[in-house]
Formats: sequence, structure tokens, C-alpha cells
Amino acid sequence: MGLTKTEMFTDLQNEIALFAKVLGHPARVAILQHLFKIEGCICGDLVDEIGLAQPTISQHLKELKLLGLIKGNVEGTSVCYCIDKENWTNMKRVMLQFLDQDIDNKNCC
Amino acid sequence: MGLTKTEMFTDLQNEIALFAKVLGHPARVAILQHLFKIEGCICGDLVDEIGLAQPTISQHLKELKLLGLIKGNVEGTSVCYCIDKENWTNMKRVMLQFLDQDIDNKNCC
DNA sequence: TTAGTTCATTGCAATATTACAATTAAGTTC
DNA sequence: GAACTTAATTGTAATATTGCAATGAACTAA
Repeated sequence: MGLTKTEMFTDLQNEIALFAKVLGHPARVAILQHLFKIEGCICGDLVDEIGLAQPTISQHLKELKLLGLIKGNVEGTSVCYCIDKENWTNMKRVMLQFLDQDIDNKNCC
Repeated sequence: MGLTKTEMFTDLQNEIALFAKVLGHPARVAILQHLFKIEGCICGDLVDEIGLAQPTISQHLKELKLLGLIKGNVEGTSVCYCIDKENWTNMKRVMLQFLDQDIDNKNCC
């Protein structure tokens, strides 16, 4: 069906999955890496940098913005995108708490 | 098109995206959390625990297994699934390196 | 005002994902 | 063997995602 049954899961499980999902495309990973590298960015740069068409980049930026990981300020004809530091840190905290589990494997395998 | 153009991205970017993608569904997050909690598991438990149908759970387990995050041992009629510690640690390392970036935001916003 | 620039939006096609009923496969128990 | 249990596989339907051409919106420059 392509439709995730979010109502069966906890808020935290859904939150983790949403964050992970938006990171689950190499173009969005590349965009974020680039924004970290240059600390502030114009979308035109990204189209050249990444190699996908402008509408495609624009759409990926939209998804990142929707989750709050980046924010954009209009500046003349351009739009300046950058990492939303506070939301990034929050996302990082949620993901680290999930990822940084350790296990004994004493019962199995 | 639904088809990711992986060839435009680095191996690392694709690897990060693949790991993130498999974590991008709450059922798989829930499965992993459960495996961590009980340290060794039978799939039947998961169907009851999570509430999706058996084939759906089986399919999610398959994806987790494909990425190597879990492994399954046949044990009689049941299959014992558990976290693949080594691969989990590797995934964690890759993701932490990506997530744990800091930024100054001195140029923008 | 006209032309140019930059980015968002719309519309569409192709592929991917999610979910499950039905079935199969492989083992156990009697 | 027959009946039962557990989990994988197959087939199918519905929705989501990805990508881009075409277009639109907003600003700038001449």
C-alpha cells in the first residue's frame, strides 16, 4: 500500500523514522554535507555541486526544510540556505540516543 | 521516477543514505528497539509485539538482514533474530561521523 | 518596461515502498 | 504418515518517492 501505519508506533519511533527517512537519500546527505562545509549556501551552487536538475534539488531542500534541518532566507534574487543549528542538534540527540545502544548477545546467536 | 541516481554520489554518501533509509520506518525502529531490549528474539513475538501482519514483519526483517543489522539463526520451527553487533557498530560509526558535525553559521542566516 | 536571474511549483512518468491474503517450505509432534 | 507450528515467499493493490520539463513568481538591471 505504500502507506506507513504510524498509529501503531510510539511518537519516538515515528520521530526517529522520520528523521532517518529524510537522511535516506544521497542527494540530501550531499546537500547537508555541503552546507556544513561552506557554512551558508545559495541554491544555484547546489545544482552545480550535486548535478541533479534544479527542480529536483528544490524538492529535496523542501523536505529538509519541512523537517527543520535547514532554513532559508531570501536575499535578493537568491535564497540562502543553511543548517538550522538548534533543530540539527535536537535531531542528533534523538538519533544518537537510538543508535548508541549496546548489546550483550548473551541469550542468542 | 522513483529511481535514485546513486552514481552521482560518493560511496560514503550512498552508504549513509542506505543506512538511514532502512532506519526510516517505525516498524524497523521498533523491531531493533525490541531486539536490543530482550537481547535475542523469535519472530512470532514480534508479530504480537508490533501488530503488523506476519508477512509484513517478515519483509521488514529481510531488509534489516540485507543491510546486515540483524542476523537470524534457525532454531527448530522458529527463527532466532538478533542484532549483528559488529555490523551495528560499523553502521553506528558511519552515522555518528555524519551526524556529529558542528557548525558556526558565521556566514549566513 | 523589457529582459534576465533565481528559485518554487505544477504536472507527469517511472520506479519504490508498504501492507496483507494466500500459499509454500520446513520443521515438530502425535 | 497426518496434523500442527512458524516463518518465508508470491502476488497484488494502494500509496510514496524520485526526477525533470515546463511554467510561474519575485526580484534585479538595463
